[in-house]
Parts: sequence; C-alpha cells; structure tokens
Amino acid sequence: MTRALTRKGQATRARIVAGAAAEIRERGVDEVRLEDVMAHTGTSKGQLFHYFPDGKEELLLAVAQHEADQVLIDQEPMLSNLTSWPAWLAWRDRLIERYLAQGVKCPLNGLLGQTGRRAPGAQAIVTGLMWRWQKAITEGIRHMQSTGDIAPEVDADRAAAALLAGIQGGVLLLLATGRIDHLEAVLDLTIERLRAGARTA
Amino acid sequence: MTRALTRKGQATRARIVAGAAAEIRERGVDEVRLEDVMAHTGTSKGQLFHYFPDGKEELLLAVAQHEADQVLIDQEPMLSNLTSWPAWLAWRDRLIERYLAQGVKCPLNGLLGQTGRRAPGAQAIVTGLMWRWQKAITEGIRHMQSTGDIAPEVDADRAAAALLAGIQGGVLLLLATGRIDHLEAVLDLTIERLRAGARTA
DNA sequence: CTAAAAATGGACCTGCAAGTCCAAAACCTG
DNA sequence: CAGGTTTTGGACTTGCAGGTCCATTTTTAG
Repeated sequence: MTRALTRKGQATRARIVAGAAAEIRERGVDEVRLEDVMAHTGTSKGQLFHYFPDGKEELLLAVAQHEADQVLIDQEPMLSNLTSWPAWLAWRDRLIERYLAQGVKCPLNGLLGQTGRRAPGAQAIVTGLMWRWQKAITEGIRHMQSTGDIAPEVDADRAAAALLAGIQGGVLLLLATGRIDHLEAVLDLTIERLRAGARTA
Repeated sequence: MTRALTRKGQATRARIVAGAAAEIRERGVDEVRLEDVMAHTGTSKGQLFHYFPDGKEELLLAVAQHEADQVLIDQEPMLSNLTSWPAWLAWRDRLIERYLAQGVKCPLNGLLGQTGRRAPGAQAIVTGLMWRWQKAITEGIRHMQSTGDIAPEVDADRAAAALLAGIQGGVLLLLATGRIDHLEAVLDLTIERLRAGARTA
C-alpha cells in the first residue's frame, strides 16, 4: 500500500514506537497520553498521525508488536539452543534475571487488556508470540530426546505447553505479588522433572 | 466509619456491583462507562456516587473484590477438600469446566491492569486471592502427604506455587489463544507427577 | 536548480464520560 | 404523624485527550 518512508521518516517512526513502549512500560497503558509520547520523544501531533494515521490504536499495536518481539529476543541465544542441560539452566537463569529486572512493569499484559477487545490485531500478536515461544521450547525438548537426555515417552508438545503456561503464570504472579518465587518454582521443578525421566541413553 | 445502609440501600449497592461486574466481564473494563452500569442496573448517577463516593475507582475496586471472591467460591467444595485422588480430579474438572465456560472473558486480568497502577487496593485484592488459593492447594498437598498419597520429600509450598502459576498461565493462554490445552496440560501433568512420587504408604 | 513529495509544528475543534449539585421521593423512628 | 435521614433522579458542568487541519520546512529526484 503506502510505500514512502525516508530514512529520516523511518528513524522518527522507530523513535516514536520505542519511546511509547518505554513510557507504557513505565506508567501503564492507560496512563500514557499521546501528549506524553510527544514530549518523551520530541515529536509533534502532526508526526504521530502522519506515521500512525489510525491514531492511538495503530500506535499501540505497533508497540505491542515491538514488545512481543523483544520478549523472545531477550531469551536468545539460549532459547534457540536448548541442546544440553547447562543450556537449559542458562535459559532458566536468563528468564529469572530478565523478569526480575522488569519487575512489576509488564508491557503486554496491559496491551492485551487494553487493545485486546478493540483490535483483533492485538490478539494475533500475543497468540503469535506464544506460539513461537512454545515452538522453541518444544524443539528444545525434542532435541533433548534425540540425545537421550529426556525420556522418549514424554509428550513434547504437552510438556512445552505446560511449561509455557507455568512461565506465563509465574510472570503474572510476579506482577501481582512482586515475588519471583513462583517463576523459580515452575522452572526448577519442570526442568528437574524432565531430567528425572531418563538419565540413561 | 460510615454506618448507614438501609436494607434497600444494601440491595441497591449489591445490584450495582453485580451489574457492573457482569458488564465488565462481557465487554471489558475500559469499554464500560458509568452510564452503561446505570442502564444495566436501572440506577441513576446520584446512586452511583451515593454508594461509591470516590466514583469509578471505588466501584471498580468493589467489583474486583466481588470477582476475586467468586473465583474461589466457584472451586468449592473441591478446593477445600483435596483429600483423595478422585477429589483432585474433580477439582481439575471443575477448573476446566469453569474456565471453558468463561472463555475469553476475564474479569480480573483487566481489573489488575486497569486499576492496578492507580489503586494500591487492587494489587492487594489480587495478592490476597492468590495467597488464599495457593494456601488451599498447599493444604491439599500436605493432606495427601499425611495419608501417604504423596511422597514426603515433596516440598508442598514449592509444588503449590508451581501449580498455581501453571493454572494462572493456563488461564492467561486461554484468554490469549482461546484454547484450553495449556490449562489441561498443566493440571494433568502436575497431578500425574505428584501421584508418581509415592504410591506406597 | 526546481518541483513534487514527505516531514514537521502546533493551533484548533469536538465529543464524551466522570463528577457535581440539588431537589424530590421514600423510608425509618419515636 | 412529624422530623430527620437515606435514597433516588437527572440536569448541568468541566476537563481533557484524541483527532483534524493546514501552513511551513526539509528532503528527494530528475
């Protein structure tokens, strides 16, 4: 459709998205006004609506996509290389570290609730994220099965689904209670369990 | 503080809360205007602010508390009587059934995001809910340990924490993707695992 | 160099939803 | 039944945030 973005234009657009994302992470979706984004990114209303003709809706969607991508990027290169137990533990540590640092600020939780109903697009973004995430975990499990580090009877898909759910819940509980215990418990117990099945090869 | 609520007054207040809760469940927090609540409950603005002087904020808090209580009530009497494997499975079935029926409509997810930042009270409500929930699960595990149905080496607190996280994540994924698979996987795999430890007594 | 297109700034408009106010009705209580 | 209190209805105010518009500057391309 619309092809016409100068290098400068792209930079500005990116700056808006990144700035809005930061602002939202910091203060929550429904506390952030377009004016805040303008102030924080040094842009004007004209620019916002120039790059996001559909207004806030479209901007929020772009932010959601940006944040969703970041979630997976933050887990690399571990997530794509769950090929040994040390690798799994490194991944575990990265997750804990990442969410501990993030603390109570969750970008996507709010975005799902905020735009979820209105925009069908937001739903798609989150679904896509979860799907990719789960796929990576599944592949990790399968690989470990191929090396005999995980019992072949384990249903990789179900195990990955459960683990992903545990992680999501752990993060949710971190948001709600401020404690990381749940996330730790999920990761440690799940990994321990996967490991327990088959020690032989 | 304020003591002065006629029976009629209490009824009206309750009607407002219940109606608002229903409306919010149906259409999402940020889609519901006070006007909608008025129309849906047959009340006037005067009444809203009579029973909730602090306005929407206070109303939402009351709704959140109402919904939080309901979550646990819906799991009874199973949740408080996790004293045998059939009881655990019945609880599992109830959870699946309940959330399957609820579908994509989550009252608390939105309320946490919406009021979470503003009102410190919302945080407290969710935290309280989670704490009570986890406590019930822990007690269930402990009871099963006392009868020898679960191995004594199991750390009841950690196991409960992980299970609760899994459930939360399962529900979250149900909201996001519309599929109940994750919740099922978590419940089945976790129960299976608790069961596997000690079959002897 | 010049004309078209893109990028920018900011004044202005507009609608809406929360919150205010007060007067009328219903209701307790002695 | 009389006085106070609670309950109710709804008109009105208000602030504000999203969105529109256009004039100006900057960039691109031939």
